[in-house]
Amino acid sequence: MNQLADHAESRKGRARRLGKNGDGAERHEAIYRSISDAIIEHRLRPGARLREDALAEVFGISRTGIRKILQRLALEQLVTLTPRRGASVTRPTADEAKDVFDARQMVECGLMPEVARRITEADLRELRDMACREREALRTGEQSTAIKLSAAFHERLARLSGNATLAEFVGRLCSRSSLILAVYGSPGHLGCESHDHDDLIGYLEAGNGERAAAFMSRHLKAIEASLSIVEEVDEAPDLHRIFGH
Amino acid sequence: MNQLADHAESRKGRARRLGKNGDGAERHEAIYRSISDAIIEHRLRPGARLREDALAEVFGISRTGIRKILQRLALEQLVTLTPRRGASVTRPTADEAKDVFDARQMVECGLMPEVARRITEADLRELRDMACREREALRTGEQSTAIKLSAAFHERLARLSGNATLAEFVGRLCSRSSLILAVYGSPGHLGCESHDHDDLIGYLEAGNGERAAAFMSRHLKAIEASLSIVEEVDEAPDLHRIFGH
DNA sequence: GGCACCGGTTACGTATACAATTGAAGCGTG
DNA sequence: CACGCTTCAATTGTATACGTAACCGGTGCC
Repeated sequence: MNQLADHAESRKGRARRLGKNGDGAERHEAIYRSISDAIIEHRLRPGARLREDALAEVFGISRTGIRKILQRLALEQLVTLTPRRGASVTRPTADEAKDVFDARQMVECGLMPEVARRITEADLRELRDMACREREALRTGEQSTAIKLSAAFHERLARLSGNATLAEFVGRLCSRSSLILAVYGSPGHLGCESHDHDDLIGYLEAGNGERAAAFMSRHLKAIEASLSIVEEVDEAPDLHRIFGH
Repeated sequence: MNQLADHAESRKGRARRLGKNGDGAERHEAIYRSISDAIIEHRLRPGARLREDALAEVFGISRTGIRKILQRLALEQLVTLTPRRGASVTRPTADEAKDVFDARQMVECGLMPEVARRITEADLRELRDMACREREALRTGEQSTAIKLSAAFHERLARLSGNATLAEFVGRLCSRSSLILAVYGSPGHLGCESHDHDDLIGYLEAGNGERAAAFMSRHLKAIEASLSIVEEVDEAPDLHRIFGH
């Protein structure tokens, strides 16, 4: 529950009198990113409760602002808002996991031809840089960083298609994928193989959208296949199944 | 601005003491639907301002609840939240319109094969009923109803794929499409041709997913082509361009 | 006569206070 | 000894109050 403690940085001092420096909106955005990152990087595990009071104190704003942020996270399905129980990090079901990966399959693969058509030298450089940093993070064992970079890579790729709506959608799917990995992923193995992204960049550089799409399809299938989807039965749910009824 | 008046129904009486009958959450949902419907049905036109006080009074809840709802609408891009200026119905740009229809092209067409595979007799009956009601609304000149039914038809179709994530995405795209039609649509002609949906149902009934997808593609292209996308220049933006700067 | 400055007013942003509901522990009873 | 009831604490839901920034008049000056 104190996994957010690293963000306290004694902000309570300035919290008392806020609003004179017009950083209101940016501050909210920063807090949103903090929580979002913490979830995506698995520093907040699925099921973790997010009490409004605690968050409000940690970030030095009142519950009003926190509620706004939690609501936004809920709409992106990163947190679950149970009516009188508060917020907690979403624990995706097996069905949701399948839906998310099916959706990624359709959208990300469908986007590759357009991306291959529009990609520039500068884009390629940036992608290579991201892939490189991701490999580095993997090598040095910085799991959190690697996870975030991987999601960022996929989103960046989608954004190169020029379609902001679909890019944003892919971004959300990637965030949710990170949650899915947290629940169903085998420990140690975290989704994207280290060299996969580099290979993908190669196809895009060659302008071969079809090959890129096919590779992306295999890539996503591989991630999904690496999941061990075993819906753990929580609280004696078999009573109904066991006794006829 | 009083386009919401039909929903007042003198609720102020019970507003004073709320919370004893536990309709809090459902009430919020109802208000959300009211506003959402009003936008989708073009009873609230793009650009219309949505003042928090006014909405709060009309629906008999405090601004707190209204803000929550407006925020949700903003995340679905039905309303635009300008920092110190309040909320207004989103006026989609030409670029957004293109993005939305490209996204629909990819997702809705891509979903057709799976829908054709899973569709049941009951589903077909329901779809036919919806298409019928839509035709009827068109015939009797009830534009608002027709628009909403058309969007509902497309979303329902997507939901038959079994992928909740993609279905929800399609739903949002349809809502935004409705906004786009409000801005760029030619008056009188409102998107889907009256018999198109019936034809589509025919292909699905035959289990021909490929044909259905091809037809959906033409259908969406036809809608997009019917738009008159002329980005009106709003506030003297050409001064810089006109005088060599 | 037009432009710029400037108060008043309106409406949003934030915090805080209160009400209501849920969860769990404690107690009593069958 | 176990089950159910009651009470209490914790936490969210809602409303309201206050501060502050943005619009819109008027007024004075150039």
